[in-house]
Amino acid sequence: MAVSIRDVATRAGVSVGTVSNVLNRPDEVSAESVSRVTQAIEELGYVRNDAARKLRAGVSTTVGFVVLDGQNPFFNDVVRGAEDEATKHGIAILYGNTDEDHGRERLYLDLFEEQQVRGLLIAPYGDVTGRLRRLRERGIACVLVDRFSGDGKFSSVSIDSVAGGRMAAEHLIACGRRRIAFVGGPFDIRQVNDRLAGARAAAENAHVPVSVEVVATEAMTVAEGVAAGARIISRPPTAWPDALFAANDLIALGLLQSLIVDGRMLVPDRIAIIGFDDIPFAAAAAVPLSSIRQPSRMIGRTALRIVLEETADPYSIPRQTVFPPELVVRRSTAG
Amino acid sequence: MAVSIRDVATRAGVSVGTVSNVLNRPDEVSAESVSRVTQAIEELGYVRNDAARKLRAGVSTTVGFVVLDGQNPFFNDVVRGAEDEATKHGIAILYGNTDEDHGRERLYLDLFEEQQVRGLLIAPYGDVTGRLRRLRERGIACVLVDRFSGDGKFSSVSIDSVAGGRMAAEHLIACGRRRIAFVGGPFDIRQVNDRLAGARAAAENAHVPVSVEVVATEAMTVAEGVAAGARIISRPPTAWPDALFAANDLIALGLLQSLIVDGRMLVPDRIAIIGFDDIPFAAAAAVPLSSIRQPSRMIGRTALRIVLEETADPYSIPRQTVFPPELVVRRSTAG
DNA sequence: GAATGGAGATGAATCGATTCAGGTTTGTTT
DNA sequence: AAACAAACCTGAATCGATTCATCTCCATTC
Repeated sequence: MAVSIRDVATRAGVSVGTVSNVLNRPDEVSAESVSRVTQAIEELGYVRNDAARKLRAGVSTTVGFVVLDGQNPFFNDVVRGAEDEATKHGIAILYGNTDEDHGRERLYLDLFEEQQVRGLLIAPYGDVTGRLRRLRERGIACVLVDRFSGDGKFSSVSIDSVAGGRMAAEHLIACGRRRIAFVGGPFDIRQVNDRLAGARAAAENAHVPVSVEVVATEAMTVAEGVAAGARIISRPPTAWPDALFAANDLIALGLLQSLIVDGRMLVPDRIAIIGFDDIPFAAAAAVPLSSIRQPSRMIGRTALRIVLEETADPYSIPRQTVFPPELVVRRSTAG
Repeated sequence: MAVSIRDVATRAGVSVGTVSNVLNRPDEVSAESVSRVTQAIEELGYVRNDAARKLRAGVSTTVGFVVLDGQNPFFNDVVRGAEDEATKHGIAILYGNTDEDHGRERLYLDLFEEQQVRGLLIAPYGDVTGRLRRLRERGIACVLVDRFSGDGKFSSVSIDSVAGGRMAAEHLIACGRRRIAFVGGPFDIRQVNDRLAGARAAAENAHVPVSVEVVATEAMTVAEGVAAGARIISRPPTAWPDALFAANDLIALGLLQSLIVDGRMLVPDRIAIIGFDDIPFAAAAAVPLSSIRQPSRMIGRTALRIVLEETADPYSIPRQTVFPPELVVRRSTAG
């Protein structure tokens, strides 16, 4: 039914080996053959069967990307960066969104292993080092995205989350805030811990007394942000914090929506808010949101490049790529 | 190197055929064999080679999804819906984001054809019917997403865009607005035309005179929305429209940002805005955005289900699935 | 006890691209 | 004209899972 390399060979009057060579190393074939094969391919509408190619040559043309939260524009940007680099190499991306669910994370790792992806990019939710080690044993390079590899066993591309947390808190303190609430969770997400740790460090190093309390959320979503905000303003006003540092922008946007009392927006006069990631919607919020920017596309692009390099060289050693975060000040922390 | 079905067979003391049967039709194999094979698989850590399977059996376990705009939360939700259905069937999604670029769209179609995906979901940008027809000839079912198939040649899953456009305009008119500007583009995107057509129909059927002008954008992005908004308020105030109907929520959010004069927000008092899609961020906007909601997850889930059904039955006939849009009123059209 | 049938197991052939040892042609050198 | 090298081609073997025609047992029937 489908047109195979054999049909092309017959049509062009050459052997299958030659057709394969035209496809893969055209410079070792005479110009004559190249043009005849090319024409035959054209006429027959031949498309290479990637399954056969993968089976025989062992080279895969797909890379898996397992993402923590597909609804988060930050990750969309990271994926976009990875795509840019992937298409440059004729590689397609197998996409999996775990939505902060261990089951889904395992599922996708299984699925991508069967698919024998060339490499794997992952923004992990649970502890997956065991699984990743196994994938690597099978020749699938793994790169952690948006997450520093603590033990240095895998390459990673991320920003310095602790520094980001510090910058956020320092900014709040510089704005005159003294009672900071960190809103985020769950705390088995590494970045959440790091950002909080950075904030605490900033508070300790401040030359004024600054408190940092934690308001835990179940997930990093707008809805959880709304809920956390409601809990906060249900306290007597004297117990309100004067600044909120949200673990990501989605939470921050949620907080913003609930920080309205008697039709009056508490932000930024009464309470300042700063988020994390600087997603495109942060600037469009009810009160434009200050945030810690990550170079998201660059993270994706770099991660994909590294994964390809590592599959090309099995003796490469894991490396940690860390980009600096950047403070973006908008109205939500004015004053 | 890798563990193959042959190794499993040896270990379990059975033939390769039996191992394959255990994997694919366990009920035709004795319980004895099943358990021995299962154990061998466990011990050896065997993982099925999908390339070989695909080559021989001709069944693919991936479905391609080509998306118009990966930065648009609407599409993220659609993808999420498709994912849900896909994982249920052990299928992985090859993801491609065209970002409203013809070249990228063609690229992904080529890539996915080589990959021999089982089926293809596509929110098309350009005219791809030729390419899709060809894919179908090769046994790859194609389903249009967020886009009605005009000629009925392909199955599609979408909402009634014309009705959505009508609802939006009728709502604006009911709010007392008479000078509507439709902001969107490019007009080779079918949905844009439909939404505008719906709005025009509503204007004509109104029992009061209503004008509909078009402010064209180059893309459906926040940035283009900002630019369009700036163009609008640069007119003398008497030439301002009193309502804006944005072709999608991203544009609407952009418009919102630029509709501020002398620190005063023109929305909704001076100018009303309604968007389209009802993305999660619409509710969190500076002025919460009225919008026309699409059942995005359901669209994705349905599309994937249809594509699987069609690959199972080569004689299935294309069907158009159309969901109703839903008006969501928020503050941006108050008064 | 021979015949029949059913349940299960076997293993060679197969899918299509790649690889590579060996073959052919052409051109150059002595 | 023989020898040799370079440039190209050829086609069988191969990757690993699936398929299916055959075969082996064993129980049942007459």
